[in-house]
Amino acid sequence: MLIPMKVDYGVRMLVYLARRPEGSFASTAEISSARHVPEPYLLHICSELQKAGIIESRRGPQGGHKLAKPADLISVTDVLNSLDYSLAPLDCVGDAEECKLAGACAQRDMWGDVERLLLAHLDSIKISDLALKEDSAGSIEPISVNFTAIS
Amino acid sequence: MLIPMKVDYGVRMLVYLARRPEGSFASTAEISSARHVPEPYLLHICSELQKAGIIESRRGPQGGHKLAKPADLISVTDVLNSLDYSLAPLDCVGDAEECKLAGACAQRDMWGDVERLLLAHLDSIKISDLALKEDSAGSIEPISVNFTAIS
DNA sequence: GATTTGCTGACCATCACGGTCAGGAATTGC
DNA sequence: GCAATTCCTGACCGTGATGGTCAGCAAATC
Repeated sequence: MLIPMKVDYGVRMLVYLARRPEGSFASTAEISSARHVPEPYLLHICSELQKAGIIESRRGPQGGHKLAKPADLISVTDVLNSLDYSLAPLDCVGDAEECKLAGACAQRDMWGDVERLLLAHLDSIKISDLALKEDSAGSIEPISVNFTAIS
Repeated sequence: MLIPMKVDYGVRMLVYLARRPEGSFASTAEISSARHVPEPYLLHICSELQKAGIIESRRGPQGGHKLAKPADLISVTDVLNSLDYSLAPLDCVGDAEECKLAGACAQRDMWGDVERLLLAHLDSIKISDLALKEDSAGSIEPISVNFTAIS
């Protein structure tokens, strides 16, 4: 698996937040049931996204989470960086010491390029793009659907 | 880690074969010590690459492995496909049934695009390119170096 | 002060990955 | 035919990341 679930979950949540009335807080319970993310796990994700300054959280009644900045300023790469610390395709790409072949290895650059390519591409995709896509896809409104049959 | 070691090892080996006198067979022992790939592991990799028609193997004395086709006809994607079966970034990308959100999920396409982008990029890189790069990099000849200090 | 909600850290099971090993099957040379 | 060499195959294994849970605490609201 190339992309950790955590990242997918994170994106899912952010898209959900982006489509909600601006400024309103959504509880983890709500997000979790709407986007099929296990709630206790979502909690951790929220915590990390909040530390990264991507979402803003508030405790207590009527608390929850909301985007900390406009959805078009949050890229998928941002999410990736906040949730997945080791994108480096191979150990030796991140850590030069790790490379036994020193200069004699042709593919180090290649894997590095791959990484950059990926990040650049994902950086061009903003949460707002995804939210818009879901809106216009005439997508089913996932809220208030009966979930008991699932999972 | 984005790219499994297995794939890196595979590429390493193929580049090594590409730089050897054409048509000659190299034993796993030789490749393994030259490119720092654990020999028993390399054995498996060879087996898979051979099944995929990328290398040709022969048993017995003077046996070993060689490229089954010109190095400029072998792309990194070929190696990837032969060695790594699950490149799909997420389960739901490969297996539609897996996706609980059905049409309501904006990022399925995105992850699919990522996959295609990656494969397309790696498909443009041929083993011959890497071999050439190593040649011209004035790279240290890794053969006959004292390896006892390593590992 | 009770309720709601998020925060944190500990914990856990599973699985892919990187790696090893041993026995068998070809091939070659004598 | 025999021995040596080398690949082939399948079984096995330890470790670590991943996906996920849980419980107890902290804040905010009413």
